[in-house]
Amino acid sequence: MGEPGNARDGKTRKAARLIDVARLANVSRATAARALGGYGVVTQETQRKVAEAATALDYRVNDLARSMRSGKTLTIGVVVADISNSFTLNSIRGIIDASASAGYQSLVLNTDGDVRREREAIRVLREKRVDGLLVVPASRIEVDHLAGGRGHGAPVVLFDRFIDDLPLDSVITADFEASRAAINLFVQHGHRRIGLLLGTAAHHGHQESEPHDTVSAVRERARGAMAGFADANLTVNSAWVRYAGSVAPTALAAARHLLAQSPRPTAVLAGNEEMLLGALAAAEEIDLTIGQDLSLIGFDDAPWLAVFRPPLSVVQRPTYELGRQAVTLLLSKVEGDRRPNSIVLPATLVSRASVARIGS
Amino acid sequence: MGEPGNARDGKTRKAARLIDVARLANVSRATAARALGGYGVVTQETQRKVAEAATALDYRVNDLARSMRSGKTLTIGVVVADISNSFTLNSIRGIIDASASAGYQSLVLNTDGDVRREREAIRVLREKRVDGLLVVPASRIEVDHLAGGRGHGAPVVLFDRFIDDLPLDSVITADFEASRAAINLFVQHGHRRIGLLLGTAAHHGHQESEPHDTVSAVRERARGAMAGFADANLTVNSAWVRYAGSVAPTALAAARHLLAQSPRPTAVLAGNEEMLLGALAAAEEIDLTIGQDLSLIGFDDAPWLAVFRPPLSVVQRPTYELGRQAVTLLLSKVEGDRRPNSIVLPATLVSRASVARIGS
DNA sequence: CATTTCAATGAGATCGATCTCTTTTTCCAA
DNA sequence: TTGGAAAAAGAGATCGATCTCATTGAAATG
Repeated sequence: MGEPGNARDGKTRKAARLIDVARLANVSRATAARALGGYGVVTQETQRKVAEAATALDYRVNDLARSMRSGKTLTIGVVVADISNSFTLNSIRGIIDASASAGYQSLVLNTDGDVRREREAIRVLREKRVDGLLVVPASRIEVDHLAGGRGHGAPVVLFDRFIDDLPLDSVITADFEASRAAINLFVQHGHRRIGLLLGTAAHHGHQESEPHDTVSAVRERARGAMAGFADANLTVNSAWVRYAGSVAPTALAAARHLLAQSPRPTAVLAGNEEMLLGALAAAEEIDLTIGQDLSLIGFDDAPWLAVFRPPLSVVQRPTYELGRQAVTLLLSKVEGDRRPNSIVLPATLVSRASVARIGS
Repeated sequence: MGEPGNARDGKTRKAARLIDVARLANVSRATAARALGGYGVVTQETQRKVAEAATALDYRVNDLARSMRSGKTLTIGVVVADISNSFTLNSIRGIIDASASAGYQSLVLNTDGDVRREREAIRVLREKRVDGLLVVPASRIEVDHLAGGRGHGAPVVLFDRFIDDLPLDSVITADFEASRAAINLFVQHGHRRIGLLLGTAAHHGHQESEPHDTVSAVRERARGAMAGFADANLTVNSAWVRYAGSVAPTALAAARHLLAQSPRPTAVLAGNEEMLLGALAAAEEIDLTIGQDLSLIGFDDAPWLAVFRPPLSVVQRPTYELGRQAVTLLLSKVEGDRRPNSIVLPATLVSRASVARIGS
């Protein structure tokens, strides 16, 4: 007597379980499960009784128990490097919409580009027994945690980045081509001193040489730019190339450094939203007018670009669609497809007023 | 024989369970659990054996089973109305950091301000047996799903919005005061024709009267503005007040409408990031110069505001801190604290060049 | 040496839903 | 009225970790 927690009175007691519903409806657990789950055969009458009992008790299935029994969680894990930027946000919308319409939940975790947090995130998601993983890997070196390990077979699909020598499918955009096209545009407008502002992981510093552990997306953009330079027979001035951690102060510092060179580049390709903001801030500081003293191209459209003047040229990537396709691919893996299959979507260069024609 | 899935060979078989570790280490499940869980008493020797076995088998605990047994998931659910805006993003960072350091995971779901999606999100999270819920409610009318219902006692804390007559704790900012201060600033600069652009749920339309189901944050901002008008003995011109769904096209349409009035307001308070972008776009269309022809104040700082010219005045809210405090409050509820406790953090009006002084 | 006292470990129950395999019931035909 | 098939429902096992409550064994004490 006095034992707390028994479900006698209707007040704030323990949550009703299937067995409580079954008792109230005067049937067995199995029958109650059939009635609620909509499988097997049940009388209309039984169906009604069970449904009534469930309503009366405010029964909600315990997803933990169900997943444990079924071995499926109907959940995918999404591990992104930077949840703040427009690219990721739109991709996530695509991911969530696509997985929801396939009956899957998405759990999104953010790593800020930190491999340790990524490893931790993947561990947690695996412990939660997600059915599949979509990962924007923070490193191309430390990748051991991506391979599932014995029996932890939840398939992994890489998002926006690929890793050489690792047999994982990926869904990416054509960064090389996009970057090359951006450089070509600069060249067509007469630019010959072109700077590169490339955002890398969120370390706090910037440098001129490619960091040893540079993710594919950035590397491809760098290589695409180099190809663009080669197209125009330009030699690369390494003082005009800057790799910087993707946080506002670092981006700003790198941009300042770039614009303090002499001679100063007349055009800058910014590798992501942070770098673009850094370039704009640095240019403002030394009174350079965008689209006049300095030409700019960024990566990825963002809402604020609609009101920024002058309008900025950007590489537009199919973010939402990228997310959708990644989910489709991942779920095919979840359902057992073993064929390797990577997807590359094209990017579009949108030319706006931020690229000026300069004297011949 | 030939049965698939038995864990004999070391290849890609089933994931190791506790019992597999126990067998390999020649101990019972109970002992293995003690050794791995770090509770109870175990010999150094046993500890070593078990640890070795676990490593050898690449054992990972099954969180589903653990949570089921323990009744705790060490997870909180976060249901936000719009994951895209800077306010939410920063808040989420605060929420994630605070909950992580308390040993909790955060599951973030987005509703886009749609009550149906909110209801669904909360249902899913409750089925996943989260220990607590942080919700930015989309409606102040449809709130039945917020109350846990019999035994589904995961506590709920409201975030950024409160609901009258519902005994739920909330963590909000002083929107009334902030809004009033914004109007006061306009008035001090000589403005007497002041427009209001208030963002509501994501329906597609805009109107001059307050929608019946307006969330507290918006309502408080409206009332704060009214108080500001009263402070200056201004009567409200309802043609200068616009409630609009928080999606780009609607925001733009509402802003256009507002600026098409005759006489046209000389100053506009934009209730969120979308409305601010809408106002900027509409002003641009009819060649109004911000900080000259039109004064503007927005809500919440965003990264792009650092490079936008002229610098825009905004109400700055302590987003990250708001998230942290919400988690602290929620976790105290999770651990059984029953005392009602709501938190209001102050907002700061940051005055920048977008507010012009106009002739007396 | 017998007995007490811990330290260390093991056996088995438990969490809640589902699923396989009976068992019971129903209904129709011979 | 009885056999038999089909329909409906029930019993019990299962998923994997944890926790309570024995039980074992060894050291310590008289």
